[in-house]
Amino acid sequence: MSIADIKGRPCSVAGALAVVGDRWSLLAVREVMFGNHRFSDIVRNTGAPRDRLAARLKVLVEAGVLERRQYQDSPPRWSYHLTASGKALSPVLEALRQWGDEHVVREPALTLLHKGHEVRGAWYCETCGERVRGRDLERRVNTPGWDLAGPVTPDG
Amino acid sequence: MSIADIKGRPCSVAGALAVVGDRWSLLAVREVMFGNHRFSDIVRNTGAPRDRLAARLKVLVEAGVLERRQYQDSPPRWSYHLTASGKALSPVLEALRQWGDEHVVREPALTLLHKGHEVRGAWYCETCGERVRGRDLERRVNTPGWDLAGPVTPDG
DNA sequence: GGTAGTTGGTTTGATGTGCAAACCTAGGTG
DNA sequence: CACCTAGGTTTGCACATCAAACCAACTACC
Repeated sequence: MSIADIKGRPCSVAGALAVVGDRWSLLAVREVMFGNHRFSDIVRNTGAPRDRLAARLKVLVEAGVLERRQYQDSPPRWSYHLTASGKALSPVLEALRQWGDEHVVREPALTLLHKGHEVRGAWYCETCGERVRGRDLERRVNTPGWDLAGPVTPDG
Repeated sequence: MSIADIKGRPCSVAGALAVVGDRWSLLAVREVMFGNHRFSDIVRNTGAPRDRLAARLKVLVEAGVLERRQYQDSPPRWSYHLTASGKALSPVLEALRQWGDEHVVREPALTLLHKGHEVRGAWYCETCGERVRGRDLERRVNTPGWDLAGPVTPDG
């Protein structure tokens, strides 16, 4: 995918959402991450309609998020596995899970344990080692013709 | 929103996606986070159709993610602002941006500066201070009738 | 050896959602 | 008086989504 295909502001968030920004993709990735690799399991655990899930899995395989492996010859059967790109979605799911726990659903349905204790993740800057807070952030727009406010008009 | 409204696995990720898991919501939140508070600005910068955006903004206001403020009396004009819940979506957007930069769009369209230097965020555990890695994580399902593999059948 | 079940989908037909473009309201501007 | 701005809503059409049925190629049971 090229940055030119993005409508509106050229932005990696929009690019990411073009791949996984629909109703079922991230839930499918969640299930594969949980170890459920087969079509019927993913259908049952996400609640997605079978045709929708089939279509989304195809897109995710084409986008390199999932990999389809044949695990049986006759009749042919396939299972779905995470690629490196799919595994890299883990922070996205974790951020969504944490936000959902705190702002949508009251009681957490899943507890994440990190080496035995409950994890509450925080975003840290690897360069300086400090916790990243909103007020310390500054955004620099690298695409010509745009700034934070929107498209720059030539006669601006 | 209650956990019972979720189809498929009861999970905060699904709850979060029920609120912001559509094509435009997160892009709208991104724009408000960038300081673009007005309807036309959000329309232009996201590329969303006006009616879709109007509908999504209404949902986001009802869900407590955005707040609608009147900034002018006649004619009445409103602007959109982040609530605490909306501000808490920042890690979700950051995770998506980083994944998009690394796995979808090659050249980052936006650079995030943290106190002057470029930030590459990493997820750390606040309890033990260590970086959270996938292999150190364990998941515990708290909802009765479900485990990682799916719904638990009574007959084992 | 016939019937039912499993698995990984595809097809079907009704319904819902998404889209671009036009329109509306209420005022301001030249 | 015509046009512009801002924040939407309406319209008409296309496409996506859904649940349920169907299908193909096996396997298991009786």
